[in-house]
Amino acid sequence: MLKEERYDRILAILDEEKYISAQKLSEKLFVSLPTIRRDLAELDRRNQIIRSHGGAKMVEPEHIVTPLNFRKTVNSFQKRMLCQSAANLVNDNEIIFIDSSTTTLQMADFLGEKKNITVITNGISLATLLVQKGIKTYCTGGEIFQNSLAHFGSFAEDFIRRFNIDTMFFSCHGVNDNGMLTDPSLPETQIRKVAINQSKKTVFLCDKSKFSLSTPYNLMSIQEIDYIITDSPKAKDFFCTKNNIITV
Amino acid sequence: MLKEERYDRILAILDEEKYISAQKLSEKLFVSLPTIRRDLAELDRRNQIIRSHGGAKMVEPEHIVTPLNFRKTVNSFQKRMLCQSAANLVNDNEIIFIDSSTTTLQMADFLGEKKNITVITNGISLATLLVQKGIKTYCTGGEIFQNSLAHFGSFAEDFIRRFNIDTMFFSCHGVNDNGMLTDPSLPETQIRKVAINQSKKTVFLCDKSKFSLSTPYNLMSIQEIDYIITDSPKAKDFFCTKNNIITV
DNA sequence: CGATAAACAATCAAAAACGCTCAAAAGAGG
DNA sequence: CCTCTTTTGAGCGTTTTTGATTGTTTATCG
Repeated sequence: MLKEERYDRILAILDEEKYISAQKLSEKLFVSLPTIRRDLAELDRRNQIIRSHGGAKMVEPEHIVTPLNFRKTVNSFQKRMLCQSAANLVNDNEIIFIDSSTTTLQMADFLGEKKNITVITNGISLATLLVQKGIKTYCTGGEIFQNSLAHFGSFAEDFIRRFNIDTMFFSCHGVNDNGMLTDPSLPETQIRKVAINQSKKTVFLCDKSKFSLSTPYNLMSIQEIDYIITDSPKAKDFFCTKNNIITV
Repeated sequence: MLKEERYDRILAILDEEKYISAQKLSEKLFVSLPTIRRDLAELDRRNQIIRSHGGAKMVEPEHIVTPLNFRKTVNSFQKRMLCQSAANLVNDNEIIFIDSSTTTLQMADFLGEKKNITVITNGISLATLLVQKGIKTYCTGGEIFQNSLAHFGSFAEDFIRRFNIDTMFFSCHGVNDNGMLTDPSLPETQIRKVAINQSKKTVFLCDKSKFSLSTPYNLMSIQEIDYIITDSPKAKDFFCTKNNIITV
């Protein structure tokens, strides 16, 4: 196995597990502990992970300096389940918006069978995947940001305002204990607000890593969301809400 | 087997596998390791793969999934020369437009060294490449068309009208014997007209396959172009023009 | 605070991969 | 048919990577 490939696999594992010991990594990847330590040291130097005694944890998004292209390569099974469930809420002939995030990316795989749907998105990667499935796709214009390969800012927001959207699918960094959806990025929060305003229904894709996570900017209260799709059965208790909670 | 053919096969394998060791390649292609190493060095020099100890990984972290047949046309060495020459016309701090075509795609590889340039484009693949080189990139919004992975239509045209462009780089399907630039696609012709209107200078990338080719829609006369970059020394006679003709 | 166990950095040797040179083989052109 | 050029493969010394070993540092718990 190539070194870079091993790096990617470590990052992929950390994307799932949040924390992993050097010991476990050594077993999973069939290399010795010193090698794993050297890898972790290098990845830490690149600011892609945070080292700690015994292993490493993933970088929190607000600390990300280097763009994390690797995240796109992660085909998280959890996220895939959320996306499949989300796609079930899409009816033929609808106009939907999907925001740019690693969580929603795999929705492209489940929309190919729908008839005459239109998707609007600010994510370049997602747009490309959708187009290749033969789905009518609009991408908002504007500056492209390197770390997320997506459009934000007033250009993109104006673009979205031109549409009447049936359903808006999105994710965000976390939900804090007051039931507020929060995110470390202001432009991302802004564009989601605009898209939500143009939409009849909102669907929030929320894997369990997002619970009790507070970051600088508030998007909205969880109470205002129409559908919450989650992989944790504890979501109902945590959210204390009567919305439609779909557990996959 | 021809060398270029081996290059193509290596790229095709990397499209599938993402990582490959020199050892494995040597077995798959029935050539010796030194040969594979030379191939990988050359492909790395062309920015088509990223070398690493033991082998190579694909250059794009896989999100923009270029269809396989796409690569073949993209990798043309002639086009690469045109693009390199075109990039020489770009100065620091400029705002340039590059239209979406297989001919202009490789300009991304030659713009990384420029300081503080801004690129506007309607091509998704090109935009992605540019962003990954750290270049400030704006992509026009709008519907995305499957066969070209690019934006056309009034959304995109309006977007372009917001900019004052220093130089516009483009290609088109052919030049007929009356000296008219022609193209089989009306939307593409339209968007080029708009971009040309917003630009101080125009640069036409014209490989020799485009001579004496007439298709339905007229873009403009060759006389109105500021720079013509071509790979055929016969261009001067053919065009009968006094523009700046740059032969590579 | 001190003992203990785990994790660590540093060093070193073996293995793998590398670049380089050179000669043989294949191709192009007269 | 011969010469010149390009491409390929083999040999060899060098560099990189890896895993074992060592002694040191760090965390934990009584």
